[in-house]
Parts: sequence; structure tokens; C-alpha cells
Amino acid sequence: MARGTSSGSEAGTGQEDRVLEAGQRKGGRPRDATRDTDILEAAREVLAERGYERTTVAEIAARAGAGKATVYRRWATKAELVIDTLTCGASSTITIGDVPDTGSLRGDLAAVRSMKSRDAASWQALVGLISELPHSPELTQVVNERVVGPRAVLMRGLLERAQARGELLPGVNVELLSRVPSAMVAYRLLVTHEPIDREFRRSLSEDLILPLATGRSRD
Amino acid sequence: MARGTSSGSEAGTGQEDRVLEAGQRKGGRPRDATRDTDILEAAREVLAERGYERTTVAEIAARAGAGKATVYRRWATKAELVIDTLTCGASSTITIGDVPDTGSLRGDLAAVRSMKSRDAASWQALVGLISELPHSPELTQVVNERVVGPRAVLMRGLLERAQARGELLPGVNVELLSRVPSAMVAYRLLVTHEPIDREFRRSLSEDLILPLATGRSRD
Amino acid sequence: MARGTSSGSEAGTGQEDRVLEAGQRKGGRPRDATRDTDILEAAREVLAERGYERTTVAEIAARAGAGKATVYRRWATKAELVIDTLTCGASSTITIGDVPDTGSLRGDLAAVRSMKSRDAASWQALVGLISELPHSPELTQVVNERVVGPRAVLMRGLLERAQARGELLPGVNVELLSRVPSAMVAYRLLVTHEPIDREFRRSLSEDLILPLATGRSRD
Amino acid sequence: MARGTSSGSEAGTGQEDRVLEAGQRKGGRPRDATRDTDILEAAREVLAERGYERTTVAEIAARAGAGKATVYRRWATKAELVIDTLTCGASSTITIGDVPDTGSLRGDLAAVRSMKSRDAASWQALVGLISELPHSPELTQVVNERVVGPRAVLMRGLLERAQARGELLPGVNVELLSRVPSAMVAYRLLVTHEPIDREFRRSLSEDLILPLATGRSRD
DNA sequence: TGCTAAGCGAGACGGTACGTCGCGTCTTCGG
DNA sequence: CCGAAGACGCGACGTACCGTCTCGCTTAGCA
Repeated sequence: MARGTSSGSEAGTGQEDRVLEAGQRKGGRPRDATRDTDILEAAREVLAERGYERTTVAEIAARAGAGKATVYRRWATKAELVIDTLTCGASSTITIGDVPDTGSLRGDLAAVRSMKSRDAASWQALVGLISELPHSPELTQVVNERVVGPRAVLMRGLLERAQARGELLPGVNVELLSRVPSAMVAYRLLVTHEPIDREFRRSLSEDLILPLATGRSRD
Repeated sequence: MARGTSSGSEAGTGQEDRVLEAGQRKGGRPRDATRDTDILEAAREVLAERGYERTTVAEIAARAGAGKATVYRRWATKAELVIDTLTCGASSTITIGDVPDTGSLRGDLAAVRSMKSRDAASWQALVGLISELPHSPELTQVVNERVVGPRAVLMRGLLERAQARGELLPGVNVELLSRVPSAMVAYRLLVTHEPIDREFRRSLSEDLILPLATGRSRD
Repeated sequence: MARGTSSGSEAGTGQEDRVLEAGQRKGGRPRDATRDTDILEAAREVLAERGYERTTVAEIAARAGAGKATVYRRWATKAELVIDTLTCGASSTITIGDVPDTGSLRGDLAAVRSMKSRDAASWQALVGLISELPHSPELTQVVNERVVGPRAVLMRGLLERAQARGELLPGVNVELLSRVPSAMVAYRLLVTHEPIDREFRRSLSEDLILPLATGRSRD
Repeated sequence: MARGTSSGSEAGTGQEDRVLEAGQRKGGRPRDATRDTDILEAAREVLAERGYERTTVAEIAARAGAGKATVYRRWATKAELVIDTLTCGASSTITIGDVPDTGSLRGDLAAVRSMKSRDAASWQALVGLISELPHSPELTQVVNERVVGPRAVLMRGLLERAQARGELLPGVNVELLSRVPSAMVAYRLLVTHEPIDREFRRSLSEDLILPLATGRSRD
């Protein structure tokens, strides 16, 4: 999340403020938390309109009614700001705990599909970051932890739940399988720009995951 | 390919010269075809060293012993040049005709894996283009036709060959399945930056494609 | 002078900032006045070394330790920058007040000749601008107000002082006469590239101005 | 004039062809003399419309219906072409032989003033060359020989004629005086951009030359 | 009459400067 | 000390023009 001086607590996530992460607390005006959200809001707006490359920090700041310094006090680079755009929101990501146990993998997958998520937006914003990743291991790590990681974790959770039920075929490569949906979605959004529609999502479950995991697409 | 005045024949691939693609054929010094290849060569070199974002047109030109104008006479933008980098070469892509019929899908897949291809380089160069795609349908089209398309076509070919042999399960979504390997490779290269090693390629075949297509991963 | 946001006061000389000359005064970091002088300094240096045509804005900026943008924020074109080079400095120009009344026109002229001035430098810098003047009435006006105007004003002042003494012949065309030295100097510097040496300056006074003004070159 | 391979004779004037001035005579198609005049014509046109800096060789060539190579085969640089523009024509320059002896310097000067000449055009074209002169002694020499030289020679001739008549005051600096009109005209055309009208020309004669040369402006 | 070397229109080529724009930092205010 | 505003150093972008080179054609003059 943002690299806030604001506390030192909130923590866990990762980034830091370059200007004295911990300590230095005494005088001065505290950070205005509304600026964070305004800026993220503006960033999402501009990203949606223009895409990463054509988005300028200056415009984000202007739309947020903020100065560039206010932006850079919170995020070290445009890329990091955009990342937070993906996840701050932020309970947008579905976790295994959000998915009711329907009694079958097929049911669980259907349940997930029916849950609204902002994933598409996340992927979209990721588009422009792709080219930054090779230069920045940290960025790569963050993207994987926050954007693609949670999806794989969810998938793995569902597969393990199925395994506990005895649904899984022996010898299924869970690790690999849990990456398939993310990869297919990324492929469409980044490369072919085909839509991620209901039918596509259905066939990911029915034609790929279920047969691989349980050996049958129908019964 | 390049947006050449060169003729009107040469190809049916795509790009054009902004300066009168068709017509005006007569006078003037003809384009020097060696410049095209020198520039593409240099572009590939620099891209490999620096990645898309950190590559400058000026450096490409310099390494090619060319002027910037000579580059821009052929490609309207850096992005278009990089695209041609991906494919002009260009028989790097494996087609169904290159793969001997081994008598089983498993064998065919193994044969493909053992063939060297420049695909990794193509994907690498694609990295920087991802962010340009949403702004340019033509670019998207070209990338799909030349970079990811051929892979899917190859895969579909192998699956159809298997189908002819009677290997395929009924109800297999060939269209979707043929995209899986590309998607998984793209995902690794673009997003997670994990290596595309022998083991990964093996498990793509053995743990994903074969089970989905033929219903068994071993026998 | 520079097209400064700086205020609206500072001067009444001429040029403006393209970005809101008047108005918009409040926020933001103010222009750093030292950059103006550093840049002008560097510009004078490079101009002296290379002449107008071979002077590069990039080099001026580099020598001033500035970015090109900082230069272009202040002057819209190379030509405008060079103009300011001529006059910002700037009390280089001799005015009638600087010349002691020696009691005779001849003495006054000798006094002026003995005063060091940066005129040569001004003319030199003007060289490259000549070709821009026809396209820019403002430029022409500025050049005349700041470079050649002051010389004519000085000359006219001296002639009027002589007239007050009763030295002048009746019917002398003061207006025309006051332009003669400037014209002769310009001619040498711009066209024939002969040096402006002591002898030349002497003969301008003794062989042209004095005979014309007072009717005698010697007594 | 042009640097013609054409002969080696025509001569006298100055420039040469870089490609074998003398020698190599045998085969090949001879230069087409109409191209010279067409190009000069076009050059004059464009120069008049745009001024030196904004004139491009490509446009001159295009208007002349010529190729750039045809231009550069005749003139080594844009500057040299423009110079020829000034003088090829070319009996435009008035020489002492063209001026009838009216019996007095005043009369001779009036006679000269009444003769149409293309001088203004010459000066105009010279405008853009000014900035090239410091870098090219040859250019400077040529300009002086062809543009300003003839004017000074004419003036000196008139003054010498007056001297032969006994009109001249003793101690007149003929050399300097003969440069005054050129200098004043150059000053107006290059620097102040005031028109060279009838009144100005009259006062050059009556208020400057005559008093200086003969000691009286009227009698 | 047919050969040949050069001229010619067209425009590509290697360079180089232009003026613009974006990033991430720094500097002044006022609150 | 925060926050708005925006200037700053840097450096890439894509354009334009210079003077040279190269193509395919045309056009003398010599054989």
C-alpha cells in the first residue's frame, strides 16, 4: 500500500516511505488520508481512459487536486502508484474464506464465477506495468503477491478443498493447475484483447479445470 | 513488415508506408533493403540488452550505422519497429509441417519440445509492446497474427492430427486448449518472470494438454 | 528580456512568457533567477566560440548546468535567447550621461572612443539574427531598441550638445548623421569582416562626423 | 557563377565545379544550361517569399522541376547558390561607365539615383548569408567582390571623377567615403528594415556625400 | 546507327539540431 | 511539517534540412 509516514503500523504489506519510514514523528501536520484515496481514485480514472503509458503523474495529481509532490511523498514511482491502484480498495480480491463450500469443485467454481470482482480492472491497470517488471524485481514481487498471487491461492484452496472431499484424480499437478485460470485471463487481457465474458469463464471451469482435476467435464 | 515504398507486391502482411503505399512507383533512389535488415538486427540487439523501455531509436540507428530518418522512413514509431523485430527473420516459427508424425499426441508434443525456436526472444521483445496494444488495434492484430497466432495454429494442428487418430476424448474444446500453452508461457515470461525450462515445458504437455485431450497422463 | 512569469513588474522592455504573461501569480516554485543569468552567460560563451549557426541550445543548457526545458521555459526560440544575450548585462551601453562634456564635439567623440564597451560582442551576436529579422517584427523592434537604438541616441545626444555650443553647421541632418557610425560599424562587422580598430574609429570621427557636423576636420 | 564543367573558358568570375574543373571532356551528355537559369529563377522566387533560413534547397529544386543533385552539381552549397542569385542576371550592377559625366558630382549622384537597379533584391538575398560569412572566408570574399564591391568601386569612380574636376576638398578620405552609401543602405535593409526610398537616397547624396566631398550641401 | 559517358528527376541516405514532453526531485508559498 | 503549484535536470521523442549517393532514364557526341 502507500508508503506512509502516517504510522509504521498498518504495515504488513510492503512498501515504505523513503523519507524516514519509522521514527520522526514529532512536529508538523499529519498526512491527510483523504489525499491517498483521492489520488488513487484519480489514478484509476486516468488509467482507464488512457492506459498506463499515456497516463502522466501530473494529470493524476491535477485531477486529484493534488500536487505532484503529494503523490511522490506516498509512492516512489508511477509504477508503484499504479500497483496500489490494483489492490487498494481493496477487499476486491476473493479469498477462499469468501467462497461457500457447495459440496463439489464444480459448484465452488460456479460460486466464484458468480462473485463480482474487480479483477478485470486490476489486469487492465497491470498492462502498462509489464514492461517495467524486468527492470524491477521488487515490482515483480509486488505484482505477484498482490495481483496474481491471490488468484492462485484461491484456486489452490479450492483444489485442496476438493482433494479433501476425494474429488481429485491422483497425480494432479495442483501447483500448475492453480495457475491456469490466471494465465488464460492474462493472455486474453494483455495479448489478444478478447473480452472476459461469462462464456469464457464458464469454459475455463468446465473445459479446463474440472476435467483436469476430476477427470470429467460432465456427469 | 516495414512500410516500404518498395512495391506493393512483396507481401500481404500488414503495415504500410505513410508516404504513398501504393502508386508513385517510378523515380527516385529505391530503398536500400540492407538497411531494413541492419536496423532490425540492431533493434534486436538493443532490445535484448536493455528491454523495450530503455531502448532508444537513436541507439538502434547508431548501431545500424543509419540515421534516425532512415528508421522513421520505414517505421512510424518505435513500437512498429519492435513488432517487425519479432517476426521478420522469420521462419523461426514452427509450423505443423515441421513436426513429424510420431504416431501419438504425446510423441508429437515431445517432438515439438525438442525443437529449438526463437520464441523466447519474440516474447521478450513483446514485453514492451503490451502497453501499446490497447491503443492500437492494428498493433494488436499484428502481434496476434505473427507472435501468438502461429503457436495456436500449431497446437490446433497437433490436436486435429490426434483427433484423426482417434486419440481425442469427445467434447474437447480444441479452440481453448490450443491457447493454453501460449497463455502459460506468456504468463511466466510477462508476469512472473519464472524461467521456461525443460521441466516446465514437460509438465505443460504431460500434466495439462495430454490429460485434457486424451484423458490420461500416463499409461 | 526573458519571458518570465516572475511578475509583471520587473520591466517594460518587451518579451513575454507564452504561458500566461499576466495573471496566475500565486502558487508554485518561482523561477530561479540564477538560471537566467547562468544560461545567458553560457549562451554568450558558446556564441563567442562558435557563432550563431553553430551554437546549439543543448550545449548552452549543458554549460549552464540546465536542462533544455529550462531554457525553453524562458525563451521560445534560440533567436530570442540570443537577443537577450545582447542586452541583458546590460549597462554595457554608453549613454549621453556617461560622456563628460569636454567642451567640443571633437573632444566628446574622442572621449566616447576611449570608453570600453561591449558593443563588438553585441554586434557579433547579432550576426546570426539578421536572417531572422524579416520574419519577426518584434525581433526587429527589440534589436533596434536595444542594440542599435542606444548608439544612435548617444550620437544624437552628442550632436545636440554640440548644437547647443553653436558648433553645428546650419542644415545638418542630425537624424541621418547619428546613424552613420552604427551603419559603418555594422557594415564592417557583418559584411566585410574588417576589424573595428582604433584607426577606423578615429577616422569615423575625424573624417566623417566632424566634417559633416562642424565643417572642418582640423583646425 | 555556376561551377560549370561546361567549359573552363567562360571564366573570369570565380567558382568552380568540384568535380574536375578542367580536363575530362570527352563523353557524356552536356549540362543543360536551361537548368541553371530555371534554378536561379526558382531560388530567387523562394528567397523572396521565405527568406534565406526558411528556404530549402529541396523546394528550390522542386520549383525548378529539377532534382537536388542537379542543383548541387552546379553549386556546392545553398549559400553559393544564393550568392549567384545576387549577381547572375546580371548586368544589374551599375558601373562608372554607365554614368554619364554630368559635369558635377551632384549631377552624377543624381544620375545614379535615377538609374534603376536590382540592388535591393541583392541586399535582400544577402540577408541570410550574413550568418554564414564568419565561417567562410571565400564566401565573404565573393560577397564583397560581387555585392558590395561594385557599389564602392562605382562610388570611388565618381569621387575620382570629381577630383579630376577639382571639386573635392583636400584631405577627403575617399576610401572611407566610398563605403558610406553601401553601409547606410545595408544598415537599413539588414538591421532596421526601413525602406530605401527616394528621399533616403536623396539625403544620402545631399546630406552626406556632397558636404563631405565638396564642403557644401547647396550653392 | 549504335555505344557510352554523363546529365537528369526523384528521393533515400547519414547526420545533426530543433522544440516538446514526461519522470522524479526540489523549492517556494500558505495553512 | 503538509499540501498545492510548478520549476528544475535529464533525456527520449519524432521532424526537418543539409549535402551526398544511387537508381533508371534520357541525351549528346564519337565511332
